[in-house]
Amino acid sequence: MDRREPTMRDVAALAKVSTKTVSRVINGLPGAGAEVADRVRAAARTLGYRPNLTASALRRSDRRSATIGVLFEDLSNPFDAALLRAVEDHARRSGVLVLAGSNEDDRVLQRELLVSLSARRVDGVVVMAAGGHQDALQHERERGTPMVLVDRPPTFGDTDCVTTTNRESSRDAVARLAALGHRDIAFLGDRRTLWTSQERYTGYLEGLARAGVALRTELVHTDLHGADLAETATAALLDLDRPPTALFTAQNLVTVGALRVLRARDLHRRVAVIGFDDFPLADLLEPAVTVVRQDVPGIGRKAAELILARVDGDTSPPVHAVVPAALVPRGSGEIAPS
Amino acid sequence: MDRREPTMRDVAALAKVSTKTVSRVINGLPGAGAEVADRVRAAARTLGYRPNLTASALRRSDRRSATIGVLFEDLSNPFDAALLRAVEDHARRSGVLVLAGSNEDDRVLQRELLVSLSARRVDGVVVMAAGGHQDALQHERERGTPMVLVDRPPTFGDTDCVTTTNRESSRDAVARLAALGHRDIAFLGDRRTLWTSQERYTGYLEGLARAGVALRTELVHTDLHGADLAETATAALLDLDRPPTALFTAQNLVTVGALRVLRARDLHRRVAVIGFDDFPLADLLEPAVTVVRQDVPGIGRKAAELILARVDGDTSPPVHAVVPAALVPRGSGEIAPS
DNA sequence: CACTCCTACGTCAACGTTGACGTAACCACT
DNA sequence: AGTGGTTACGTCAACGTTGACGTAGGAGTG
Repeated sequence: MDRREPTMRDVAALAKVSTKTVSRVINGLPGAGAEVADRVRAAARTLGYRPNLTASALRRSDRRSATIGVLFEDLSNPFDAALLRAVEDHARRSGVLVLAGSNEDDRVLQRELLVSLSARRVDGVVVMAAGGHQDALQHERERGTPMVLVDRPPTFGDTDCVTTTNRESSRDAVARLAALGHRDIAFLGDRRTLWTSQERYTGYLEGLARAGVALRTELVHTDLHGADLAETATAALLDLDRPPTALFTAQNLVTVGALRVLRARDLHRRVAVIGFDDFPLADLLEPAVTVVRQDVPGIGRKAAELILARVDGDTSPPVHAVVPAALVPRGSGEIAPS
Repeated sequence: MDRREPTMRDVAALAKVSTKTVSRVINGLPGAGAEVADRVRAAARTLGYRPNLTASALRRSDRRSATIGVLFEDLSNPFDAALLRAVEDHARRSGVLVLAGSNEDDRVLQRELLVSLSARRVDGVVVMAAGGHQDALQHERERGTPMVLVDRPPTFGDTDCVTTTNRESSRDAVARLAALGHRDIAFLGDRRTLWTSQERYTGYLEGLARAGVALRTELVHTDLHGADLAETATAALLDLDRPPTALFTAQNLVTVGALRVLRARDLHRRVAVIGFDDFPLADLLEPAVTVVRQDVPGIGRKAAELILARVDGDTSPPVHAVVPAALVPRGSGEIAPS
């Protein structure tokens, strides 16, 4: 039942060698004869020996745990989940496992999780920074922990990050709506503390400006955290005397909330919608939803590459990688103003 | 830059006490005077000391790493992601972190990940077993590793598991379709090696039998792994001389594939569909999709409770918890045969 | 044949922490 | 004053592993 795990000492005793020799065989280091090595392997097999990576990491000079931390906002969000999966895939190929946590965009929780990860001596962390001050992140970074930020850049220096073309893609999406003749294009955005929200809003402004469309501030709603708030905001927009003929929804849950209201009012075929972030089934809705799609696997891969390289000792200057997003026209963004 | 992490010894030296006293203060154990404790805490703070949990786990008698492993099929699948999040939430409350991995329903990969987790001395694992033989899982379990299976039960004994009412809910869903007058109800299922698929198929048979509807074997398609295969199967079904008037799609991706084809053929308002597993936006489609919804947070919570209890030494008999699923009528399942 | 070099091992201590146990100082009773 | 108990520390070794270094024996060299 609760017998002790076999250790190197047990293997060594059975194979009648020293623990050091077992260590050599297990790690494939030279200095062990073929016959002895076979004996050691056989002994390890019969005992069901498994090396203890934590003890090993404690003693080794490089002190690697072959574990990285991933700290995202909400692992149940499809975007975060896909990103985690991408990071995990690449890490695994290097024998690195992933300790995952959700910070719920809460800085206190983020700090606690960071401490927990650090106590487990992860080799590095990939973080989707919670909004607001990033002092805990900065502090951790300054302690020397390899770190890569994803989705949002750091507010401090000397740290890699991977983001997408928030501003440019938003600008293009809005310009596209304007090119169809829309002059009343609403912006619905997530919390303003989020860098992505700010960027997408800036892109919206640029898109309007480029098309020579005047900004109507009453068509701008921000701080819509979650689909419910987005619904309220959309309803308010539609109740205006001069309601928008197109919506640019700058986050996936916001898009969903807006669609729900449009549908409830039977306006989903008349009001154009382009959403930032793709979501499953966007293609099955009527009309199918035009979105700006981020290259999530690409972002995850880049983030994994960066963190693994840093853990491996890469000390080149910090990188801000930008993985391009693409507009996916499906119908809702191609509705002309009535 | 890459200065050494401060250790207890450093703190002890600064506070002019022994490391043991530092240990006592850090762990809140009695036997340290108030003044000394303050000195130690101050020293720890100035040095930025962080306890090394892996060294601690190595020495402690209980040898806990306060880390559990989660091994699901695909962390980018919304179902798996939601489950991970639920487990993570509950684990965190006990100070336990989650090492996550995707086994891709591949037994070799599953075994490798299991070894990786075990090498990191996780206290227990929550596993969504890959199809086929579970010998690696069984082996790990027999070594004494606390284990909870989710979604699918073990094929071996003495192991907790958490599943949902696959059979009963499928039976009820099919019976519901039959009650509407459907006599040609198709079954589209995932890989037959999966226990859930088998259970749902059995439920389908029971539902038909209960309603006195004869089984038409040509309406049964299984081994549909992924939306693409589901599309092909759905197309084949609709091409039959006597096509089904209702579909029971036994997995979320299968549901999506079927919907795609129905929509392409403009049959989505005429052919009834009930899907097993809810998915985001099911309510926004036209018609909205009737589904059997699993209580994912409930399953995750139960699994977390079980594994944490086992890790804590609970040796009561193994539990097979069944978290009920609920039918969510939204429209597509309420279409009567034409 | 003495010398060096190499290979295949072994010995020992240390990684950062804590359990077991020791001890000095102090208090409260006889 | 002697006894017993408690409190607040310290000392030492060990958890499982590996780096540094030591050594015995054989092969190769001049």
